[in-house]
Amino acid sequence: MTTDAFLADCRARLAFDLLANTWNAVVLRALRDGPARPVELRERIGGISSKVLTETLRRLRFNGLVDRRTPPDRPSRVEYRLTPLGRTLLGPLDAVGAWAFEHGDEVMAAQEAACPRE
Amino acid sequence: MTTDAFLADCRARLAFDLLANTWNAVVLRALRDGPARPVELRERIGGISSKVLTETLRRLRFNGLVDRRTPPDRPSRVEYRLTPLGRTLLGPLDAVGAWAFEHGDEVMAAQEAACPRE
DNA sequence: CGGGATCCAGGGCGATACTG
DNA sequence: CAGTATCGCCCTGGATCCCG
Repeated sequence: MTTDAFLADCRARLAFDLLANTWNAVVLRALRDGPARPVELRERIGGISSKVLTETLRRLRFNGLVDRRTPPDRPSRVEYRLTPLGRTLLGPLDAVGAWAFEHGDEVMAAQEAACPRE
Repeated sequence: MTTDAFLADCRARLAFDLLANTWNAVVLRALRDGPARPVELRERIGGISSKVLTETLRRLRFNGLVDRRTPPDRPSRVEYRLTPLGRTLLGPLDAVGAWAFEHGDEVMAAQEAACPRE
């Protein structure tokens, strides 16, 4: 493996920076089942404000992971969808999600052990 | 798959939050080859200050991913190493890194297309 | 409904300097 | 060498208001 993983200027950092925003991964996964309008995304996700969702989608678009479309006949309607590139990121994201599903309680246990409940 | 991936309060968020810090993933991968002292880590990583490295290691310890040891005979010497739990995260991290290695140029191309060089 | 404009709070990151 | 203490910047996240 020639990934040279941990160097600060390594290309792997590019992806880690992508995941360095709270909502990026969440929104990406919320788009996995197909295009969605912002209001749908907010329903699916829960707990994300309109403004933050917009910002997140903007970032994802900027990185070529998400595409924004408005039907020609319904200019007021807006849809976001994963680009082919964005779809390729779902695999690694699933790997991370699966890890959390499997080891999440261990992390939480470590946290509680670190700060004992008074 | 019952991951319920994108919900805001899903367990997957736990891992995404772990990766939501700039240096967490980098430091974890820097520890993959075995225990290391802070000065070694800084050499391996490059571009990280002593303070930020300390903070990052503190976070990783708090989440049970990293262990800190000082040899009984050399109290001044400090070593950090991955815990078994932390080691299990290397796999998903590699998946992300491999993705960057494969698609990094596409992301960069999208970025440049978004903000045309003057 | 989409999303821009503000204002604000919190925290990560960085540089520097200082203590064992 | 390890770690802490400051100080400051800037960005994200969050709430609110407003416009097309």
